[in-house]
Amino acid sequence: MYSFTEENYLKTIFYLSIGAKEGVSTNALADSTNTRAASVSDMLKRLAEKGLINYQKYRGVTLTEEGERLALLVIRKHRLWEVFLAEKLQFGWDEVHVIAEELEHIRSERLIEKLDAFLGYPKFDPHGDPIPNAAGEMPRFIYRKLSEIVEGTTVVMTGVSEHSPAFLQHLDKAGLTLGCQLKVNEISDFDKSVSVLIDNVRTLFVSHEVAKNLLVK
Amino acid sequence: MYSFTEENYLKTIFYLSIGAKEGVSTNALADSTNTRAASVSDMLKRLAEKGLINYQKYRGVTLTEEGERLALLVIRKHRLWEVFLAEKLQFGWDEVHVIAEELEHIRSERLIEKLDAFLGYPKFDPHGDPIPNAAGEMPRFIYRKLSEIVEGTTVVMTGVSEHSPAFLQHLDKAGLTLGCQLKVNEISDFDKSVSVLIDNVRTLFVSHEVAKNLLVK
DNA sequence: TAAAAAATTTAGATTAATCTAAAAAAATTA
DNA sequence: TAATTTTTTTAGATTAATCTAAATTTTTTA
Ligand SMILES: [Mn+2]
Ligand SMILES: [Mn+2]
Ligand SMILES: [Mn+2]
Ligand SMILES: [Mn+2]
Repeated sequence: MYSFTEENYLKTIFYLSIGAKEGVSTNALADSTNTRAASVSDMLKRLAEKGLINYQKYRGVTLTEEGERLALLVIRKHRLWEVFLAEKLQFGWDEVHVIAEELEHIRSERLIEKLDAFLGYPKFDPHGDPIPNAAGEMPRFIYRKLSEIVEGTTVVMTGVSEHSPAFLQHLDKAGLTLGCQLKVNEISDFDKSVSVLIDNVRTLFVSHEVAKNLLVK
Repeated sequence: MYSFTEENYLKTIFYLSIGAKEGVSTNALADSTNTRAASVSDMLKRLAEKGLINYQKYRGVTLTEEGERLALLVIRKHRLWEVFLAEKLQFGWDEVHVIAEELEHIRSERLIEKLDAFLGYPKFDPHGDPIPNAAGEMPRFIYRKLSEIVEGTTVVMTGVSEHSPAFLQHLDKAGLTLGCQLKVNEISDFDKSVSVLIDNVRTLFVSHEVAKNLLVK
């Protein structure tokens, strides 16, 4: 059994590793976990001893196979609880993350498998992120950002790359929800803002800042 | 915010206080929490400083009003989660307790109020125990034990005073569930076992040991 | 490439929660 | 009531997770 803290480190290392070719740095971890570099160094020693990370002093870390499996199981729990909170308890997608941060550490395999069944084996969480399976495997979808779509193209909103409540609430106000159809009418030369036709009904201007964080396919 | 450990102490003091006229003893707490008396002494000092218990050295403890309110809020969460596990996830009543021991510490008032609504504001948990309200108030029902019912009387099974999986599984095998009607046919002079007519259909012999732990009204 | 800057680790503390062993207080018994 | 036993508290350690300050290593810059 691993502590909440250890589980959180694994998860953080997993996320910081995405798309990185080097190991994750001590400072990056200190930032993400709101601790000091010295505390991170300490913890890395312990995680390395337990065989969950590959660690050489001053070099940065990567997860071992076992470490990644565990990280993905925590992420699985996190995302399944987010689905539960959003679909069954009617929480907004801007509210589910903080609560799931606690629920993800509940240790019962049976619980999570039954929850999965109760939710109808969802494949994605409320933010469009894929849910790893019980073996700790997760499909990797490669979506484009709305900001990269050329004029005239029609796409579907499949996810967000920014999960802050402020951003999600902004999308709520704009009426942008997962699954909606977006036709890119025009991209402004001036500020790169995007004029999109939503579900063939109404037109909306989306700032470049927002467009960068909208994932589409 | 209180730690899991502190919350567990409050809950344990609450349970050990029921029906006691003296304060709860250090040793009783050490037994219930699987720690040593020295550790309990330590913790009691801290809880007293925080105004959650009334504590004088060598005297034993009682909860303050605030301590009792907090204990009941933890119990509220525990019991609501038990209902969720049993009713929504199809866990047996012998399985829900251990999982609820973890879930009861999730800190989100909104979560628990939404869970309550989702479950249809249940008044009792899967073991027949009443669920405290959001203010930390709990109705106290006084039920009798099946072992105290006189021959010829018909009663309804409303709860259990023993919550071990072994006991609950035993009741499952015997087909004894909450709400079933029990007519006491005869009490054996020899071993105090009770012959009961269940739901007017079949007769069952219940040992005194079991009868003592069945609550009825 | 040597000096300066940045990143990382080590040293030494701190805090919550626990422990064992010893001391002290309360309760029981003779 | 005095001696004995039981209960409880204190003293002093330990462990996980954290911190600040200092030392060390790596990276960048001049
Ligand atoms: Mn999340
Ligand atoms: Mn999510
Ligand atoms: Mn329970
Ligand atoms: Mn219960």
